[in-house]
Amino acid sequence: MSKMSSPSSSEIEEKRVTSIFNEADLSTQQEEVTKEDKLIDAKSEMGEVKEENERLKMMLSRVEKDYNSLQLRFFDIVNKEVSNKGIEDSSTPHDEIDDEPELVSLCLGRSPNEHKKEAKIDQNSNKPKEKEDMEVNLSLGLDSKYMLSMELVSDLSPMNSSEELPKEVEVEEKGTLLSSSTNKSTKVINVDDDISDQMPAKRVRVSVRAKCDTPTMNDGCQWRKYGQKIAKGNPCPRAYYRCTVAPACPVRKQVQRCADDLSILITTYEGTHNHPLQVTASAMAYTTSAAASMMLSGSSTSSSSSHQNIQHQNIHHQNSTSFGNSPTLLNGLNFNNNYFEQSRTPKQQFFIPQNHNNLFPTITLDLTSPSSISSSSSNIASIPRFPPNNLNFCSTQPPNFTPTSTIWNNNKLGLGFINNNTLPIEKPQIRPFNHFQENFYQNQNCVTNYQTPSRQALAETISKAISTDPSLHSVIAAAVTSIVGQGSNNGGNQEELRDNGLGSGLNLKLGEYPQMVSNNLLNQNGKGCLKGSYFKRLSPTTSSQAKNFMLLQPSLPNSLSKSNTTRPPSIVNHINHCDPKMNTHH
DNA sequence: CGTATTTGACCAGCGC
DNA sequence: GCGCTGGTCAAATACG
Repeated sequence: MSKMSSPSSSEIEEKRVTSIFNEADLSTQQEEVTKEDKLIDAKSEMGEVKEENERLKMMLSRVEKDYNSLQLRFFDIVNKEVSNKGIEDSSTPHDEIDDEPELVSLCLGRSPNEHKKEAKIDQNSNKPKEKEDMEVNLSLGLDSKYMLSMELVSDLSPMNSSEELPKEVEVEEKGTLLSSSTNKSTKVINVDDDISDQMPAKRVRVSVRAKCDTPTMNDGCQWRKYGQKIAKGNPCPRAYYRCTVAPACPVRKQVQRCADDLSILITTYEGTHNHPLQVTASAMAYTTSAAASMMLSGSSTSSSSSHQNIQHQNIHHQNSTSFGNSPTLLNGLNFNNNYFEQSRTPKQQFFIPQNHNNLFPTITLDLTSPSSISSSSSNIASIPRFPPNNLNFCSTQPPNFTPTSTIWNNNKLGLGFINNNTLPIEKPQIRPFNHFQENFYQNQNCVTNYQTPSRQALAETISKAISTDPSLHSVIAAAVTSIVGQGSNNGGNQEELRDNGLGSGLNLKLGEYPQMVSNNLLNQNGKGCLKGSYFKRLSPTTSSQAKNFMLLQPSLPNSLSKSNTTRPPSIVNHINHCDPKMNTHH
């Protein structure tokens, strides 16, 4: 009995052990449970984090979109100031437009007189102009079906209301309703009609000064040379080009070396493209338009006064060779800051023509001056360090490159581009990233003797510029936007492009760009970088641009282009200034 | 052979 | 009216 009542120590020990084991089991079970709980918690936490991540992403995209909209509003405000002045000057511009056939005018960029002259000529001819216009309109309309919807602009820019929007809407309608060519919506607002009606004397030229070792700047358009002359005051001949993207495009440009600095190429643009622009051309269009807008905004009533208004400002003598008569603006990329700070900035950098033979007011954007780096608006400063070909920075504007649309749309100048040009004519040219790479290669290849900023520096500069300067020069903004938008569009489809918006450009993916090609194709054959690496991959029209790109060489004095194809352009240009043959013209 | 460039001629605007 | 200048035309030429 005692045995029964008193368990042996071993039993006790056993029980103890079992109890301990049980406890251990319990504890392990509990541990497992807690682990599972933790796992579940962790999973749920991860899920939450993921959700938060998504939310943050959404927020980020929202912020980006807000940024875009703000930017667009900024553009609109600037633009509206300009256009309002234009409207004040004009009496009833739209009435006259309404009198025109409900078609696209072929006379973009020309004066009203020219326009009427043409009309008379057409009346005499058998072919009614209306019919011609209809054809052009049709073609433009077809092009426009690839154009960016302007809704984005109007949505993002509430300030852009009644007076401004109709054009955009009409342009958009043009694309959609074109099939019924008799529809009134086929009447595309003729920007230049507006221009010429309102300010026939205000056809503005924009001259771009840039260090460029190539014969012409690659501005993305296709040009055909139609003349060359020795202009007074500059031994270097001036070459005349006309845009050949569209047969009737009135846009002209003049290209001339600066006599003071032969490495500087002065390109003067005049007229309005009557066709959609390729993405590669939009930035220059935007740049020149902004410059011209600025200039006209400085002139309230008349062309002559436009010069006077600026004339009181601090003027540097500089333009002796800038097409002789051009008012010139040094540190040109600062011009917008000057524009916005005219009243308080002590030192202005506008430049006025020395003589007034020039029929058209001209504004010069100087992309050559490094001094702008130290200027108060130094956010823009890095640009001049770019190879001049970087004027092609537009190369890959996203389809929603709305600033162009907005500003061009309101452009009342005789210079600029029709607003429905934010997408390339040819769909294949919507190549978000690779295209950019190509352009980047091109830019790097074509100009080798320029200090090229590191990618990071480039990214930093651009980001800083955008983020720190609210009054950032619209031109640079557009340019940066175009680059940046492209970067963010890497691999994205069309929908993403639109959804991302402009500001997504801040996701500057410069770091993803492949290493810049160090071997300079130009050095190999003088043409390689263009025809080999870049233009060959573009449309046929663009490849012909490549030829233009190279063939200004004969227009330089002492042209050795044909015998110098193996020589680096930098060398060629600096020894090509004494050919008597080239000076025989005139 | 088609296209682009070259270049002399021509025209228009302006100043004297 | 004349000359100068900027701008354009168009035949000749070059090029691919």
